[in-house]
Amino acid sequence: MKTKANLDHEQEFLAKIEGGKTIRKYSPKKAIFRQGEPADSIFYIEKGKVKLGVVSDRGKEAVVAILGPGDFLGEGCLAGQALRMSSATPLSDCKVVRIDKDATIRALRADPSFSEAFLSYLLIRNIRIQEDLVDQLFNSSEKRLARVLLLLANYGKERKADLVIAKISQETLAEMIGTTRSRVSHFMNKFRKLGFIEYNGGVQVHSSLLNIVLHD
Amino acid sequence: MKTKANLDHEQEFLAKIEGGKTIRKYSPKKAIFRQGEPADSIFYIEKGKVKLGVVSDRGKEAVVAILGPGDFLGEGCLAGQALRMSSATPLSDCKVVRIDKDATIRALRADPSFSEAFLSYLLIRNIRIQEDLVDQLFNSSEKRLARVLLLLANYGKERKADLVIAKISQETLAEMIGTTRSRVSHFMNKFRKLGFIEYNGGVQVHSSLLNIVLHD
DNA sequence: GCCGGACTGACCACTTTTGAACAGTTTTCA
DNA sequence: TGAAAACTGTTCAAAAGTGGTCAGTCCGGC
Repeated sequence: MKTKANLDHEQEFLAKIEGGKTIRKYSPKKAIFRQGEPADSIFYIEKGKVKLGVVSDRGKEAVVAILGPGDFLGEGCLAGQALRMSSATPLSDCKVVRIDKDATIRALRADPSFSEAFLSYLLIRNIRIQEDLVDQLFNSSEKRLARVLLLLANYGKERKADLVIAKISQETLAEMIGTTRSRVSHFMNKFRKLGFIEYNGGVQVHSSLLNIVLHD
Repeated sequence: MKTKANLDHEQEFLAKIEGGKTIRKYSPKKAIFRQGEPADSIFYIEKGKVKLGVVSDRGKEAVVAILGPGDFLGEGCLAGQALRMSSATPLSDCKVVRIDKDATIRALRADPSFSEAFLSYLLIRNIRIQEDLVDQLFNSSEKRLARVLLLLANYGKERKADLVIAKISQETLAEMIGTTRSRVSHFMNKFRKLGFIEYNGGVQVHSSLLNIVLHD
């Protein structure tokens, strides 16, 4: 449950952190960090969307998450990971705060309300990843595609019927749900024919797409 | 990195918690909690292995994790989840500590070293689930099976060449990697013929099984 | 010792998914 | 603006996975 108030709250903690903190801007494609690089800092997203991806040894890519304002990146290093496990690539213009690992640890100790908020963030993220895993274990690629489209459209947060998704390639969608691009293309057209989504500029998702996720 | 020292450490925190704490023992199959029940407590495993499973609306089951001593169960409620998202079923005789949600929150606030340890636990768990997700996105069921076998055998912790896995049915394995039992049966026999595993009592995993995970 | 239940190995018809191709379209940017 | 690059829609044979069945085996309890 990430409310506006919540967000302001977190940024307030950021303000308290002194030293080891820099504000950075990125344009799409300019990696924030790359898989395999040394990991000695975390990032907090203030603006924009970021894709977290992993490349397998055989060149295949998987998208682990799409993160936005209020989310953290690279927390793994706090658990002792010396190297980045994934690459973080902006999907739009981004403003992020980079915080040194040491500064983060200090802040977590010094500011109980920060550590509480961070802990709550981790719990929520945990739940989300676990849902993704369950989705992957249960559902066909068609349903998984329907699900990510709904999630990307923020279904559930805003109750507005139809929502437009920021530009995202079929390739990326395929990497998110673990299938091939031709498959995504196929289902996108099926959804379009059934009137569940529309293309005009971006992708417009109708709430009727839920039918795919819910029913067999 | 869960060392023995680390474990003792956490139990020390447990001792500090007063009120809202009960010690419980479970035998296999007697659920610790079930999906859909109200969630108002967390559990800490002192002894035994626990299977965390989710049932889909159409009766299919997926195993999200196998947890052991030092792990927590049901933390989701701390993030505001009112109901259990999964069922926790012991795989062996278990000794767990049940801690009320409120008592946990109090302890997290009162004892900085507890909150630090819990945070670090969450980070590690996060990483593990994410790895599971990536595995699922990348690999064929054959590789996924090889991977869970190695993980169940604690490969990486102990450097011993061959390790025996506690009894686990092919059904459960199938639920863990999201495939069918007949598929698991097929690969288990393939692995056996290739000398990567052996049956004697339990399953004995040779480190050579890594070949399956690594190479194509 | 023998029964019943749970687990396993094997099989197979059927479905889904892959991977690679290719032509058409849109975007990018020099 | 025009050429290159990136993206999309489609196709198709081959590969992987499904879901079901069936006979055999292991094991604990009566």
